[in-house]
Amino acid sequence: MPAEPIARSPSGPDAVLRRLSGYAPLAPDEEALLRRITARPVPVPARTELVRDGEAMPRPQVLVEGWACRQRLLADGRRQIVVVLLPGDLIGLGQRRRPLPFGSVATLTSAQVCEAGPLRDCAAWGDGPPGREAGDGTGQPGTGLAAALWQARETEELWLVNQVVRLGRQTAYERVAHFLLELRERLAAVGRVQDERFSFPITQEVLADALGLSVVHMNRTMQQLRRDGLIEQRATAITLRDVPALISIADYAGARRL
Amino acid sequence: MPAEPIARSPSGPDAVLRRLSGYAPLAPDEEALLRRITARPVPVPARTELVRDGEAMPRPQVLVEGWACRQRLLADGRRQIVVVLLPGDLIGLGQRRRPLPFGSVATLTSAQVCEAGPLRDCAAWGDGPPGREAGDGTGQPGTGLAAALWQARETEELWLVNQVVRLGRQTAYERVAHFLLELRERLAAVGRVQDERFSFPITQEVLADALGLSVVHMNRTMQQLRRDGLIEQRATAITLRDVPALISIADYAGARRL
DNA sequence: CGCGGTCTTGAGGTTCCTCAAACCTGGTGG
DNA sequence: CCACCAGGTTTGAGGAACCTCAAGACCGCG
Repeated sequence: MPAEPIARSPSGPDAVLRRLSGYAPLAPDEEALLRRITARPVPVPARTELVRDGEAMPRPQVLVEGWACRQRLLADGRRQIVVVLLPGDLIGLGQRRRPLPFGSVATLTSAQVCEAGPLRDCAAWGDGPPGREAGDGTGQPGTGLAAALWQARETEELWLVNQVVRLGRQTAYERVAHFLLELRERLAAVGRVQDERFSFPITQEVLADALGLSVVHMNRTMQQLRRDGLIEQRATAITLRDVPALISIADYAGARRL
Repeated sequence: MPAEPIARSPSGPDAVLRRLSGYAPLAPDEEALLRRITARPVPVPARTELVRDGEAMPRPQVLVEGWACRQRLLADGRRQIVVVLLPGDLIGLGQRRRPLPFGSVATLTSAQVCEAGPLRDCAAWGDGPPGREAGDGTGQPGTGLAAALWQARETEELWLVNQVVRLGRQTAYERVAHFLLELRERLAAVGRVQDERFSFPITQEVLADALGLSVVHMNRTMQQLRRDGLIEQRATAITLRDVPALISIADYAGARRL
């Protein structure tokens, strides 16, 4: 289930480029590097582990198609999905000298993945053609791939913060609304939202594990959202029928307002 | 309430040095830089906002004494503490070009804080005397302040993952156990745990907001832990009476095993 | 001594969970 | 073509965890 009919929305490799160039303008050779990296995506079936939990130096990879997640398993089998990964997202860019329980990374659907080794140095050091602009006092990477990767990392942290707030202080109903809005924003950044409608290829069980709920309650909550006319689900796609209402319910502060 | 009698445990500025040098060996001039930065700590009362929510380029700071937190407030007044900050922790090292709702940073107790502007460039670029060692294929910062700052950032992400798992899939009882173990590990890294006993200067309300519980339930959960002989609380200090049991209850995987 | 902040306790309600079964759908093999 | 199966969704019923409201107890401090 390669998630999308090839003809329609932007192709996988494109997602990576779109996402990173959304953070900072890329030089031509940087774009070329990304194209080279994403040239030959490797198909991966659903439920495949891409990074083992505790791996110290995971292989850097890029998800070009399909959905994945970072998750942690408890000893008794409970699972918490820490963050959902979408096309264009980076995997395993972190580097630790000691194995730390960051959780494993696994595909949720069939997916396509590329090795992205070259990005690691770049992310770690602010390499890249535009030259470092350190010492300008701002510490702000100006442009280029390094800046984009830095920004991508910041954004990932934002997703984690969002997840904490959802799980800690929101009801099931609010959590789902908030989560859907976040997905919408992230998918829009790679051109995969049209008319508030996007692909939604995960089961309610996965959703439950992401939002800290039981499958049963997840199901009932989705029904409620449908009955309230906020969302509409058909096959493996979802439509947000009333975004302003969702934003209000979820108290959602995306990348825009604050 | 400066949290600690000055005579006893390591002094504030020391905490910063301890923590960073725990990640990577520092060059003498790097140590000197840190000492210079932490030379004149500024006292800050409890409940002071150090970073406003959405601030794009927060001033880099270092917490040398007292506790603080990153938190996000919902429109109706609910509060979620995203992560608790302890002596030696860094604040506002992130840099974003756009305001993002990362949450505000506020002190939980009276505290002492230092400006740490110089660290920003260092964190962003891997500056620092030892010279960059990019291109060695590993992408692993070898030694020095840059490496330590990178590692500190990774560790912060680990705290976020822990928080997500606690809030998403653990019971109140388990959450508290897990949280206390994390505090113990972090405080031990700056030499502030003796005989499984450490300063614990926060109210149950704060604890509740950190662990996504109501104050009342928080209280009852603490009582249960006490009755079970797992912890012992006196004034503003806490003792973990049975660490192995706590680890088992919380399914805790710290920096060591896995 | 009184006061504000924190902790504690009780009672009743809500949200969410578990267990269990039915149903629906798409795919597979006879 | 249909029976069957696996995975996913839906429903019902009862229970556990957690919440809210409200009041009382404790404690350091002015």
